[in-house]
Amino acid sequence: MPELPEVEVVKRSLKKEINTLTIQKIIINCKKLRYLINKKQFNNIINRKVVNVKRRSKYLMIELNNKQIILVHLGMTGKFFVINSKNEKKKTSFYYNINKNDEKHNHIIFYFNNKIKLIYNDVRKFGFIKIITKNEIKGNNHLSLLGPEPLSKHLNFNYFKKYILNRNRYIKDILMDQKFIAGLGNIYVNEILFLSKINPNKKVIYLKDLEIKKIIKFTKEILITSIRNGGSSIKDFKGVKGKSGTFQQKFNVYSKNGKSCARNGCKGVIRKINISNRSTFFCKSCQK
DNA sequence: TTCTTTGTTCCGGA
DNA sequence: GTCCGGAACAAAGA
Repeated sequence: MPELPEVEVVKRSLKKEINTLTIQKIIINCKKLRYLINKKQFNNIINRKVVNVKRRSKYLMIELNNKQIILVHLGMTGKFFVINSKNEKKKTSFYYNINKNDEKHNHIIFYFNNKIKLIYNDVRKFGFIKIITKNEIKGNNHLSLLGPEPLSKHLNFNYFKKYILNRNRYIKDILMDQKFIAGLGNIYVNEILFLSKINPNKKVIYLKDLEIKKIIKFTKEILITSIRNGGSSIKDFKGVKGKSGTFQQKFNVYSKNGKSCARNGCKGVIRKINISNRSTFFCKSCQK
């Protein structure tokens, strides 16, 4: 699933492929993704030029030269393909492959100058694409309530400690709360708590200072590592035509229920439980 | 047919 | 008013 690192990789990829290009035509193949599609909005961005591509949390922001922004959330299965001028299909991140059945789920196609095409593909249709203006960012309910970026200096010990003060929530639940930290999803939160040796079912009031520091450290580490892995695998996309990549994300606990714990010297078994209606994987032996 | 997956939103109860 | 936890929702594949 696209979480922060995957979205960051898509951002870098898009920036490389479509920055400075002008939108010439947009084909829309479906009525709705997460929300009903407003075709009028899309007509308004014809002949506009891409001036930057940014990321905030798990949102992509493709900035255009008239202060309009294509705001994208990939949901569960959203992905972008780029068709280059040689008609070669390239993916924009490592977390998915190019498949034969893609055609069926190509929902929106942007045609740029230089014969470049950008395809938005989404099997589950939980993602969305909206056109907003720069002025609307502050009032946008997707963006305005987000907490700090985990890789920024704003995620630090003092912020963490202050936020959890007088709160009575599970650490797993609060880490996934986008108002607390923006961009962490189920997979990475499971991994962060494993690396930090903390039981996801622990209430935040019982966290020791050292444990808070560990969570922050491993959050930043795993995100940076994942971005780097994704970034390096992008090289493999060059010249690839309809061929799937080989990158496989390595998880310690996510979806490993029943498997033995990956930690050196630990003889525990990974268990699956439910916290806040999300599958939660952890080792009872080493996550206290 | 039912279950699973996700981020987000909403609602009841405390 | 605020916080917390649970449920609902979207679509489609197994």
